[in-house]
Amino acid sequence: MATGSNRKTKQRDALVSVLERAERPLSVAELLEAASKRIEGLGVATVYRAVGALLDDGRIDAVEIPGEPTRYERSDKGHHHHFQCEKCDRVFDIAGCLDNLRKLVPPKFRVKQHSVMLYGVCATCSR
Amino acid sequence: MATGSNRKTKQRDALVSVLERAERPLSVAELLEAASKRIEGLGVATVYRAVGALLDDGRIDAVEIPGEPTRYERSDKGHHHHFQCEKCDRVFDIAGCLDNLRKLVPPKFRVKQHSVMLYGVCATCSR
DNA sequence: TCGATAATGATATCCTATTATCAATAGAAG
DNA sequence: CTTCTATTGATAATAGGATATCATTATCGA
Repeated sequence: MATGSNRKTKQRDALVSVLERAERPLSVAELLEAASKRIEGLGVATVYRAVGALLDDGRIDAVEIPGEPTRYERSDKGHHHHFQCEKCDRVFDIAGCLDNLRKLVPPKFRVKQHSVMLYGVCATCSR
Repeated sequence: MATGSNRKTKQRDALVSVLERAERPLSVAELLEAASKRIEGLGVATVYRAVGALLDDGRIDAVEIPGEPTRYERSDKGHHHHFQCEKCDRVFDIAGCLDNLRKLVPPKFRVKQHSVMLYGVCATCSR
């Protein structure tokens, strides 16, 4: 809500940069770890604050998975879905989507959005 | 783990009955409310215990949705997915499934299971 | 009908992601 | 360089679902 200013800080820059470059959705813990390599002593609260602001600005989207901490990813990727590896717990983007999902729904049900989660073992952990 | 006995109680009977007859996945709160109509003073702990036991026995399955309490449903329904109404929060079964999901995944990724969640407004709330 | 003990219900506790608090720090305007 | 105050970081507090505890109750075999 605060329309206050928006000072440029190294921690925010680092976090934005990590999110921009990320090739998969990252949790707060992952963000903290990644950005900590550049920012000595980065705190969790700062990560949560930055994530909150970026969500408000619509620059990132939340990827929610049952029983898992929320992941975040750039919002400019277009419609897609996700895959979670049961070994390393990482979440990956899956391009494409079956849009014929709608026809599964009974009449009178209005579908506004959907999410598809795939679970299995990722390429790295398959080796 | 306990291989202990398994006494027949009215609360368990009521809960099993509610789950058997349910036409959609029910949360612990919904189970409690439904079964309370028959069992005076039914407690939450009992519902959790019954649900736990039924899960162990494989008689029911958990339906997990991000940010929502887990729902439970009979495990003999066959593969299907779910729809949640944004008005009443209820979850409904959606028959059928797009099995071509697998082909969306990059090579070397092994898909073991998937879940599809549809969100929108149910028939009742559409009126 | 008794007795051993599983099951129940009320409630305290845990868990874990997220938010709030507050003193210390550091952008940035002048 | 100073000053103002947004931002930070450490940590306490919150929230909500699920589990543990324990005295009381009720099931069921003898």
